[in-house]
Amino acid sequence: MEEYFAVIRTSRLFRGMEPEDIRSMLTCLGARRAQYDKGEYLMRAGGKTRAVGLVLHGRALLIREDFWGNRSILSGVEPGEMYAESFAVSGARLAFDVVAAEKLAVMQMDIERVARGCSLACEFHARLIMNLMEVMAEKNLQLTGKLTHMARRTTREKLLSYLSSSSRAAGSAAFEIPFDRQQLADYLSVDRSAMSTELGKLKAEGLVTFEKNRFTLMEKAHEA
Amino acid sequence: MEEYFAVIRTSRLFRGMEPEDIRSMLTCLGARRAQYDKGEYLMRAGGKTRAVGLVLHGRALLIREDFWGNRSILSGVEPGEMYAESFAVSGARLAFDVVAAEKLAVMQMDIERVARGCSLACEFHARLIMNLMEVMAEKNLQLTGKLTHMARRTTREKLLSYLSSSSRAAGSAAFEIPFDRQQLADYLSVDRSAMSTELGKLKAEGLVTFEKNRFTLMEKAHEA
DNA sequence: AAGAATCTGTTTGAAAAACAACGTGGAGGG
DNA sequence: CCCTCCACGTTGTTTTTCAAACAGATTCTT
Repeated sequence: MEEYFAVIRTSRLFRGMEPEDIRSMLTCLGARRAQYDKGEYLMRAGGKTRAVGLVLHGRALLIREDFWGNRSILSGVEPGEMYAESFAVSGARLAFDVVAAEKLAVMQMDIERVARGCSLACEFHARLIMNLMEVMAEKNLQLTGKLTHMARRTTREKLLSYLSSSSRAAGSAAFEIPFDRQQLADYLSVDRSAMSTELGKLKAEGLVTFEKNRFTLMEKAHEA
Repeated sequence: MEEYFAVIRTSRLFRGMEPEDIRSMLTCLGARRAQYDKGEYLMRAGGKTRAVGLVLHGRALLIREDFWGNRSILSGVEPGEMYAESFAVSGARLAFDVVAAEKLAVMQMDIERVARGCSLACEFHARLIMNLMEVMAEKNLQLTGKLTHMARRTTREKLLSYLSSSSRAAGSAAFEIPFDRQQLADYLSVDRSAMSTELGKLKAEGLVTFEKNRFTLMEKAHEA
């Protein structure tokens, strides 16, 4: 494990913990290492797991296959990121396969030991638990946010929802977004050109001004 | 608090704990009760909170207002359900207002004390933490599932995604869905009549058969 | 600085979805 | 048994999205 300690130390899960504390935690958690070759399956959809995984090296893919066999890649898991934690915690059946995209090293921890605290009642455990909950909470907020935009029917409404919420997050009517046009279109799940057209209309109507990634929402003065 | 103990006891957060254990936990958590009249605000969008709330009686609404003042109700919180837990855990600014829909009684617990364990290191704390994580994990899975359907561009694809995943969840090509047509349309955020038409096409193409809420996915035999 | 690649905004015809209005049949109540 | 209500499907119209292509602007490379 020592080989990838740098990854572990900088991971979201162990954030705020000292190296020596992390080392003692690892044994306390019964963390074990596993390796996979490209294309090997770590987990199968439909199965259950009690293990929280952390990618140490390489990249894992989350792949879903529908009833008719159409495959789609849900996301990639990079070093330092966790996978399958929601399934481990809830005990639900996996909704996707986890596959090694390349030579892969992971660390697995039993969710029971993460959540229950070790017999030593080590004080770092509370920190670890809080970290895990934070990760889940943040993912939750991200998903919720995205969902509120995507629930809108038209591209225009999705845009307004997204921009409005970005403005709120920035605490200002003027703000920058972390996407270029194509990425924004992908994020909102709309067509780029249609979105571009819609942005043009919004600008013409005086609801928004923008320049590259910098947007400013305008108070609707009064109707024409 | 005793007045609403039945609600607390059957809530998801305290699931699997004995009444006497719950009682000792409550003091251990520094749980406090609050009451609100209809229309009163419990929390404001943009603020922060370290408190996890649990509705004891009445109903709370999560309300979002966009930059131009358009209001929308995100959801209602019923007795026994938690609210704002993701914000309390992550420390992020609230993305919505929480308002009493009617006369409301809630219980608030400090997230630190929930996650950190009390000085007594009571053994039920691990259970509580696991329960809280389970709730978040399940919500996470729900959101992820819904998002994968909604990310599809067309009504047809949304339907296929939803049905496929329902089939997997049921472990069978035949299954029932918990929605009527209007509810399904709302869930997938599409027009009901258009969805109905699309269902008709899918049936005509032999991909799906259905009768009311009972659906069966069909192996695509061979192309015509 | 020239050239290549990328990003962005436009346009267009074709496809799809949304919308609105209506018809049907079944469930439940009087 | 009749009536009403509601879920569901159908149809025709309007609106939006999609896909492809193109040009101007910007950035990166050589």
